[in-house]
Amino acid sequence: MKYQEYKQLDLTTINKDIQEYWQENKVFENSLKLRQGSKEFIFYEGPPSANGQPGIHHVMARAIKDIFCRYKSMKGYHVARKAGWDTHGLPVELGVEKNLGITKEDIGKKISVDDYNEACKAEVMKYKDMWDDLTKQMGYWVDLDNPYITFKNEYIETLWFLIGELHKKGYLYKGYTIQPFSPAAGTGLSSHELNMPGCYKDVKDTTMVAQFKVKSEEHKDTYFIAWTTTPWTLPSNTALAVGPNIDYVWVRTFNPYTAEPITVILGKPLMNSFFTQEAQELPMEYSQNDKVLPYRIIKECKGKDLVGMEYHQLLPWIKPQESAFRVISGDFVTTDDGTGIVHIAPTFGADDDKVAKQSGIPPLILIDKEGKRQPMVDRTGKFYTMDVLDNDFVEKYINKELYSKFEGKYVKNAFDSKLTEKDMSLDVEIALSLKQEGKAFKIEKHTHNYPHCWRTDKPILYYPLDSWFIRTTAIKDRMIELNKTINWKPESTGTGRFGNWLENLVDWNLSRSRYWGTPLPIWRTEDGKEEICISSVEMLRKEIDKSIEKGFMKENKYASKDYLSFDLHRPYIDDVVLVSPKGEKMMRETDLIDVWFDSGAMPYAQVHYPFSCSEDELKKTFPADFIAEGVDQTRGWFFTLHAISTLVFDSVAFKNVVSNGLVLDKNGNKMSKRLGNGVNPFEVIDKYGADATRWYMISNSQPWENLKFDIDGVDEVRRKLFGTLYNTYSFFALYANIDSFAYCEKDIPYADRPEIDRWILSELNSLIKSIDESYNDYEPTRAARAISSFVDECLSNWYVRLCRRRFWKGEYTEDKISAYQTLYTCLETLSQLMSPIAPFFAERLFLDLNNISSRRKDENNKPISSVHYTDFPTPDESLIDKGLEERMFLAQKVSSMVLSLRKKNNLRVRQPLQKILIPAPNQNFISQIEKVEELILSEVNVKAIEFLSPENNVLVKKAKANFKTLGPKFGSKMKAIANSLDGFSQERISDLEREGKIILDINNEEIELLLSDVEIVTQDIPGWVVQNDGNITVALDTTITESLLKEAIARELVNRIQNIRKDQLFEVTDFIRVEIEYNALLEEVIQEYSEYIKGETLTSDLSLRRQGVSAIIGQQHFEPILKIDIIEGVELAINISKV
RNA sequence: AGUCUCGUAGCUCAGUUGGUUAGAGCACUACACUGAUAAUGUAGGGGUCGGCGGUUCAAGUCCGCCUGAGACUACCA
Repeated sequence: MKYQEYKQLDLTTINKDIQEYWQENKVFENSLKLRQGSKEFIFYEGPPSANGQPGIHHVMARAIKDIFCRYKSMKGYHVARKAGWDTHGLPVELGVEKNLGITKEDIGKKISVDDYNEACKAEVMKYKDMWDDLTKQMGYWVDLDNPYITFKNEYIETLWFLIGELHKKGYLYKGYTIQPFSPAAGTGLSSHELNMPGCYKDVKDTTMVAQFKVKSEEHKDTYFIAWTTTPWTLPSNTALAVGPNIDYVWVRTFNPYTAEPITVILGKPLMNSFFTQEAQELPMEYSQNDKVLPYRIIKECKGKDLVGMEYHQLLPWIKPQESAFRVISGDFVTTDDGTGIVHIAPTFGADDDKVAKQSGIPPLILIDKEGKRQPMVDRTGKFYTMDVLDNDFVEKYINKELYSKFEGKYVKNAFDSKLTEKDMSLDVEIALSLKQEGKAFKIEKHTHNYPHCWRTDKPILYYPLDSWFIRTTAIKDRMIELNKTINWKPESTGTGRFGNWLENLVDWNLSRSRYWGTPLPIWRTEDGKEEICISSVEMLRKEIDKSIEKGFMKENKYASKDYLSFDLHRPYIDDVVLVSPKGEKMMRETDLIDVWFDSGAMPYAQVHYPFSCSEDELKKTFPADFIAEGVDQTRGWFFTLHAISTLVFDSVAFKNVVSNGLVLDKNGNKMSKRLGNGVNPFEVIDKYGADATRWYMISNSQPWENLKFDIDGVDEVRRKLFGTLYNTYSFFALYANIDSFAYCEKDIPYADRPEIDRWILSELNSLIKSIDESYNDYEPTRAARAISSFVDECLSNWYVRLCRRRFWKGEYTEDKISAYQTLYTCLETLSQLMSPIAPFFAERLFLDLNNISSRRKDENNKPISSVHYTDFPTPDESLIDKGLEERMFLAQKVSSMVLSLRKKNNLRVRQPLQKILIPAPNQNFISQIEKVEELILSEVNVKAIEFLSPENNVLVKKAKANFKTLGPKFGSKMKAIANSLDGFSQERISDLEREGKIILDINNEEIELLLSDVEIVTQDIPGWVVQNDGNITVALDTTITESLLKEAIARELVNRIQNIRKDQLFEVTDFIRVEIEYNALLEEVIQEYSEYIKGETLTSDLSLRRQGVSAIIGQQHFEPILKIDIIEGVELAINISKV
């Protein structure tokens, strides 16, 4: 059996092969079985919605999840990973509406709710296969066979149980509030939906300052002026608010559009927005085309003086049923913009509603045919038409002539399928009509930030709705307290973003007026005085039986205990009529519950608690040790998990959470369908493999930073890390196969291994330690970077490079076995360390090694068949030798300095040189270097190292201030001291070195410096070429003696022969015959170095010949075939053939 | 609009409690090395550490202000 040798690195093939291997051998399933009965590491999968295609950012989030689950599994935990699907909610419904070409209004009319919900159920799993594919291809291990699915009856039942608990605790209430409402989607939005990224957008709207005429005999043409960005709410105005302590002015001026003389009342600080200082001086004359409005201030007062004043209704379309149109006091009124007077439409603003209620001002309300109170705008975003209103109401309160022009108009063009942005909006229409009537003081376009529906992208309205709320504010303090025990990655998301959110918590609006979702299990009597909350199917069954007894219902569709025999969704559940304790009919509240409740309840619903799972059993899977999702879930899943667990169980739902940042395109722009800059995860994985993709995403920047996804970066990772590691393995495999090394020998005792082996093992164990810590701290980036630099700098570019000849030279000695064992250990350990991040490549590497060596065996004494079954490596502290690591670092540094000197002096490395000089500050330095002397010498091709003691007066030294020790001591004198040291003579430096201290004269003050306050470095060694780096100095002897030249030629010759061997595609084990044209210089070289040359090049027969003559050895005629340059000016002919 | 985070080489990122030549990789150029060869080494160019001011003997690092980006918060009309 031989180690597999590959032609080239092909991560895609590895990806596919390993994926098949895992599937065939049920590796994931077995990895779980292996840990059965061990401590649990509890992980929750945040359910994705499969009605959209997965993107590259999903690879990011899932890689993070996978990394820590695999790691914990290797650390001995049993890590159950149940997949889940989020199936309810608006995205699904909107998708179906689009497919069927219907709107919300058509549901129940053109299509039955039953059929509609069936369509939703089908739609929701539309891309499930694609998701499953991605999951497998990217190597995300999660149990796809038994996922939790939020639309299942069992799942819904747990939700009902939780709602029941909330109901019992009094956390559930019904309230009328002004809420964000999306007419386009036909539903109210929760605050976290409103806070989805990108919801607030800058839009340009027509805004106006309207004039509200004061009701007074005394002030006839006097108006309050108020600014609004939503002129469509003006017909619903019932009050004006002023700041009680703000100064107001009465200004005599003109209406800019009609030139009528008027008096306007506005906040004094806002004068400048409407009037220029100079206009006060102008004569009081104005005609329509004048640019400047003349004015005079005629009166000043405080806001509280205005409170209580009445005004005429601005747009008298509809009369309010109670008295309105008064000035009221509002603390929220500011003078930042507008007029200091705020238009109040209680039906369309939360603040408006609040302040109006406080002051006893009624909202502007219509009565519909069913007798229900409604705002002026219906749920589709248009003014109610009179035909759907109560006849009496229309007769009594509506000015039909005025209103008929506006009834049925949409308040935003976006809601009307027949209009575009270019058409005149209702805002403009109202503004123009007020302008004509002389009731507009200023009309202008204004850009402001306005919220939009996260699904339909259309503007939302603030709208009065009846809704069910969870009183999350009641447990706000507890949620804050519990949050402090959660380990957030990064910390700032927990304390900042999530913490601030909790500080400003409002009650959770649970209601959604849609069809496809979990029904709210509350039944009420018509007057709302009696209600029941159903908290299980069993309870529902019994209540229905009661209802049948009473005669309200005919049959019980929920009688069977088979969960597949009924459906808890609408419309079936709406048919259930229950009976109240007083014997009255109770109908279900038609709302659905927020889908975020679905996912937030997954810790309990995934195990069907408490119906299929006891509280003790629940504790085995709750709370989670670890969850991970995008930072955009802070207000979503992270919040709902936390809220429900606090509300119902007074516990955290998760202990550690990693929230990753956004994945942007390489220019830092958000990926979007519109820009077409999205990255297809399948294409990336197909081209570069999942490992390189995952590694790039994890190592490039911390997961919680935004990632600028650049495909070139993936390729760089492929070359740099995987390419290097693959090369290292290939090198190992090549020679291990030649020597039949299968790790059968006993481990060479550590003490008997050469310095370099002990060094890489020390580095390796240091690495294990730091990687273990990084994974344990949820710092995958740190782990990835450390592995990467070990592979590149330690293993490949130092260990293997220096050890190459140990693998191919000579007999199968202990040294060679030590080399194989050491390199094998490094490779195998690396496969384990990297397996959480690069599971495919790590598996390939591990199997390629272990299948041959059988080093790791299971309890049946068979080779372990997956790296993911192994235990995470534990560092052997006894192998970590910091002194050794330090001196190897010195060796690398010195070598690099010598190579640099060679380069500068044009001395190729093949030219051997006599010696290098290193000034040594102390004995310890000398002994450190001496231990790695051989390595340095062979690396830089020099014969000897000599040390210079500090006393040696050949050295030219330089003194430098040690700012760190001197700074605190001498403070402001630092500069003078540093200057003084800069100019130190060689004698003074020697004095300081000898005495250990020296007195300086700084501005006639004596200052004593210790040796430790000064850094002394060698600057130069006269007569030598010298290189400085920090406190290390190296000098190189550049003389080339005749014997050094001969040796160089021998090496050059070896090099040429090797090149020819390679050109001719000889095997590295082939023996050859070499014939060279006679040359006087070469004759001496060959005499001296014949054995060396033959040994290096596997030459069995080396001969020097004169052309046409059988010269030294052999009888054959010499016909030169190849000509080569040896050194400058020396060309010779050579023949090489296989023996 | 407010709050928070961030701004270091052409690109992606490091940079400890403030301490005096600000680093790495990629990319580019040149030259080497090579029994790992689609690998490797050495050298070079490229930085007013976003800007201004302050604290300090000393600021990429601490503090203010400004500016740009991002996230979050928010129906202030």
